[in-house]
Amino acid sequence: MNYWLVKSDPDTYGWDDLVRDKKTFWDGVRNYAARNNLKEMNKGDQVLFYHSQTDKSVVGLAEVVKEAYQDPTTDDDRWVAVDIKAVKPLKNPVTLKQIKANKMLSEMYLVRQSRLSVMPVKKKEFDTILELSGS
DNA sequence: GCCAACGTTGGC
DNA sequence: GCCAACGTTGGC
Repeated sequence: MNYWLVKSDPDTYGWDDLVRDKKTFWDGVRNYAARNNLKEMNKGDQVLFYHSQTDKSVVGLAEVVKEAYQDPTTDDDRWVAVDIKAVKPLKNPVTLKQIKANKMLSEMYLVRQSRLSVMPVKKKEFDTILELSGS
């Protein structure tokens, strides 16, 4: 079991959209580092859903339901998509501020390389975030 | 709205 | 293959 964090601009596609759709395909990644992470995802992996820009918080928990396949939005075979489904919202969103303030989470990619849109999360970090959310 | 960080592109 | 220029992202 692996843990991940995906980032989305809520104005483009946010947690509420995922809940409404039940599941979605995570496409449009055009960055090699993020793409490599997508390829590493396995069915059943847990995914933290983070809102960038306006919210800057982890708002929900999702799960990988289909592993990497050719991104349907392009013919270019360099890019892949995965399917994720909404599991549950976090009781309290965990803000970037909280994450930065937490010693356990200071090594996260989210803090160190803020532009990466798909990143691995350690189990310890994953658990810490859920703890902070009060779930 | 600004700016820093960083990835990508293209000329050499 | 290197590096400058440029575009995009995201935090503030």
